[in-house]
Amino acid sequence: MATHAGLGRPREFDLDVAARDAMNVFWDHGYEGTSLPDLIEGTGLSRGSLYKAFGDKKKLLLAALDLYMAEGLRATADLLSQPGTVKEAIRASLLRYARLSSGEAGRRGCLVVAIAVEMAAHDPALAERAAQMFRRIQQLYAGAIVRGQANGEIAEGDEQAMARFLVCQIQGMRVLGKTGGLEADMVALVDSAMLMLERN
Amino acid sequence: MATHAGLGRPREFDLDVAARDAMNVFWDHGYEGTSLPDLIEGTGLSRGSLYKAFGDKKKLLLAALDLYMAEGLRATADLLSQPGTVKEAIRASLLRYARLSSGEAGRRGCLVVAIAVEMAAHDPALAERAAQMFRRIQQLYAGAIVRGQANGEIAEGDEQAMARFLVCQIQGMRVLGKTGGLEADMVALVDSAMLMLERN
DNA sequence: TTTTTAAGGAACCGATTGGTTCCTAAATGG
DNA sequence: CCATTTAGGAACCAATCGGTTCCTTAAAAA
Repeated sequence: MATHAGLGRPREFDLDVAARDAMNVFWDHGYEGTSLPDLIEGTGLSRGSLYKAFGDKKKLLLAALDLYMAEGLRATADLLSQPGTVKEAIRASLLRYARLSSGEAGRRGCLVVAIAVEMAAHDPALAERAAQMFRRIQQLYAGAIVRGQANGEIAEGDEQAMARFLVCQIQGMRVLGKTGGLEADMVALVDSAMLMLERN
Repeated sequence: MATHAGLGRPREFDLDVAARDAMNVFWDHGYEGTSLPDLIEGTGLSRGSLYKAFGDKKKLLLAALDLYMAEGLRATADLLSQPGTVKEAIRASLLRYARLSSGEAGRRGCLVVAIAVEMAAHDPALAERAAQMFRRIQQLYAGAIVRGQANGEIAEGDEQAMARFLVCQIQGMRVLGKTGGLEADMVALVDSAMLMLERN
């Protein structure tokens, strides 16, 4: 039960674990495609416990989304801060997305993309959440690009525009990967994108 | 009633018009998010007429998808075959996607992307349909790139890889556009992508 | 006229939807 | 002991789901 601050019977399940279980259900079936029984089966919790803990289905999605985004951002931030050249670090992080956009992982796709595509047009709060995710990834890459420009690895230019370009390429790979392509094809896309950072 | 080949009472509605109406409904609400009453309201047809004409909900989606893809391919093919330099034609077609990925149109998104993201993982037939669309767009760009390379406008290189890169960029813009960005930002992405074709 | 096909409304199917409200049992702190 | 909080099952809600079948009316070809 981990942390327990208050009075009364402590929660017998971990909120993060429950949110993660729900995340996997939403990931595989989308929001509309996920029913309450699906979530009950996925989390192992009862209807009552789920609603008491998260409020409603959409709040549960938000919790799942926050978890997903935090982990994705951490993974990219970690790879971008690896020792070695900045270009190698950027390439490594893009190759991670290439792997995530290939085969079975590619077919599963990205939860943020799925929710953005399904819900953003009708739910401003979710649209803002997705936009926030895209902005934050962009900031991570922009920071790396600035470091690369400082030591002469990366061509001069608007680092935000360059980072935005990489984010666009990543989301494109996520979409193309939904039909289950080969990792080699995705790696080729990464190589193309990396050319943008090269000195001329 | 346009064309009418057979015996008996002719159909009183146009199959293409009905498919197009259904297309708009699926476009706005996805597949799971679209109910039969939604389709009835959107097409103005009765339950019986819809099922008699298209079979079932998924076949109707396929008809709508085919219509959408045919129009999209035609629009891109037209722009790519405009007089002028090949690079200008490619840029013009990419700018069309930039426009379609901005503001209200961007928020609405792309039906192929929406269906690919929502359904591809669980429906091989729809996955293949989406993959086919991506391949065909790639072929259009590959053809233009070959022409550009022949007259020295475009740098040498694997035209399929370069075309695939453009397709990836397009799908990325479609995703980013779901949160409703500025057209200027999308145009900047087009400019970045165009650099890939420049002579070095 | 007869045959064939479609229109389109109606009614119905069993199942499920998201959501809410109870209840009793149980576990904690005061 | 007592107040508080949660667990988790149960029951229920009105609404809707995708899908099917039936019917009468109607239009066109044979």
